[in-house]
Amino acid sequence: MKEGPDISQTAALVGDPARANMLVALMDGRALTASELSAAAGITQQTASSHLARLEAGRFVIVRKQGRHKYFALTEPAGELLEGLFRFSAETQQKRLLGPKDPALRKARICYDHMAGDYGVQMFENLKARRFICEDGDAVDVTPSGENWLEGLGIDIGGLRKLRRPLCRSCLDWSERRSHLAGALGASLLDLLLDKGYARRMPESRVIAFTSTGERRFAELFGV
Amino acid sequence: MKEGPDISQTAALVGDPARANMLVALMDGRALTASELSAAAGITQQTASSHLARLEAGRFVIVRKQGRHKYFALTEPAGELLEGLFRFSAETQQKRLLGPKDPALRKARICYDHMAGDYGVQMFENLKARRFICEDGDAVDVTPSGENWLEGLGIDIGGLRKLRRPLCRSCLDWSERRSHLAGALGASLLDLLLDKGYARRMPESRVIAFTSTGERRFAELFGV
DNA sequence: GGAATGCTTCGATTAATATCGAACCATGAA
DNA sequence: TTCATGGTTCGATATTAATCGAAGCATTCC
Repeated sequence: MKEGPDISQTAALVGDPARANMLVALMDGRALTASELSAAAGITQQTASSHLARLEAGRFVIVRKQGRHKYFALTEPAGELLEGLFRFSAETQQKRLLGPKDPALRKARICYDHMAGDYGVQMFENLKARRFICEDGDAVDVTPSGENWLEGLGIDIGGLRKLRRPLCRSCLDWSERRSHLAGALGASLLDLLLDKGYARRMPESRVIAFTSTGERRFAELFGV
Repeated sequence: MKEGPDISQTAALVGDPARANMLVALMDGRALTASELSAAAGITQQTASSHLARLEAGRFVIVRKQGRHKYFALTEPAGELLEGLFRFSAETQQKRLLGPKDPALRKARICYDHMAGDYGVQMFENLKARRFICEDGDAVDVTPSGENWLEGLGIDIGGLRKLRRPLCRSCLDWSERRSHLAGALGASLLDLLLDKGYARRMPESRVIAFTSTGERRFAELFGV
């Protein structure tokens, strides 16, 4: 019914987390390739391709072809719009943009649907050290022994493998500057911690607060 | 995944057409009830209720309860954000809006319940030039002589003033980049044109099509 | 000429959510 | 009281669109 430009269409483009992640990745002004952007968003190339086509159609990005690469860069108006979105979101979600100053946030916090912060990194490195997961370049996978161990915790690796979503993914932790575990397994591990009552989400925040027994159990499971 | 405020969540709130329509309806600064907003968005009350709860949680609107009504108003940051979205969308969708694709739409179209486009702007400016309405900042009102003239057309200004809805409101026309007349009077004038058979709505479109006699009458009434 | 890399298209599946009907609650009016 | 109105909650449905696997194009490297 309304007149004027269709703002809902515009907003919907940013409203998808995958696209938003790609846009944020472009916010430093550099031009990135489609592959780099798909990695930044944690999606496959073919999914990213379709997203990027829509972002281009919506004039969020401009494309430059160079050899067999395609470089995407934010347009000027898109940058301004994203700034505005950050400003609004920072106000309404009262989160600081320049990194978690709150020690609780640095310790353990939600990153989309898995755990980030010190504990997230610790868990990831512990799993790697015990060879329950192995990292090969960008790819991360669960080893047979890891599958055993995780199923002992009640995580159905076979079931998770059937999902469209990648089982394992490494995610650069903003506060720790090291990677933590994302993907279906990352989400499942967080669910496990919450389900068992070892930790709980604090309302109106991304902080994950551990109980005292939760701290102990976490140290037993993933401690150095 | 990156840290900082979650802009995709924010954008997703505006990304739904129903919610966007409600937000746009609130952009003139008035507070509207849930029912009015559901009508503006063309959805049922129960659907609107759930949308409005989410908009409130996202700090897009603030609520004031008054009797059995609930009045919703845009927050200041939300207004700024929507402005930015309009600006971006106007720039990027300019081709579609200003292109010769659909001249009929640019000539005269429905804007919720009143007329926008070239004819809408023309009517508004004609009424102002003849001092039938006067504009004082944001406020628009009918003058005594305007009241006389409009009642001669069969529009009951006294009755319209009793409505809770503002009698006159100016609405920025996105194709003309000038204002046209909204509010109860704007709606009544459109009704008049349709009732008299001067024009009719085209199905499945916002286009208002004038008959040949309607064109003539419109020029007599509001021509330069 | 292959072979490898970067990206796209197509089809199918799945997860998310917008939507409405019906019932319900709260307030104000008769 | 009873009725009417405005708003919410719940459950079920349906549509959207995000996603991936597989296959295909295009370019560059060997």
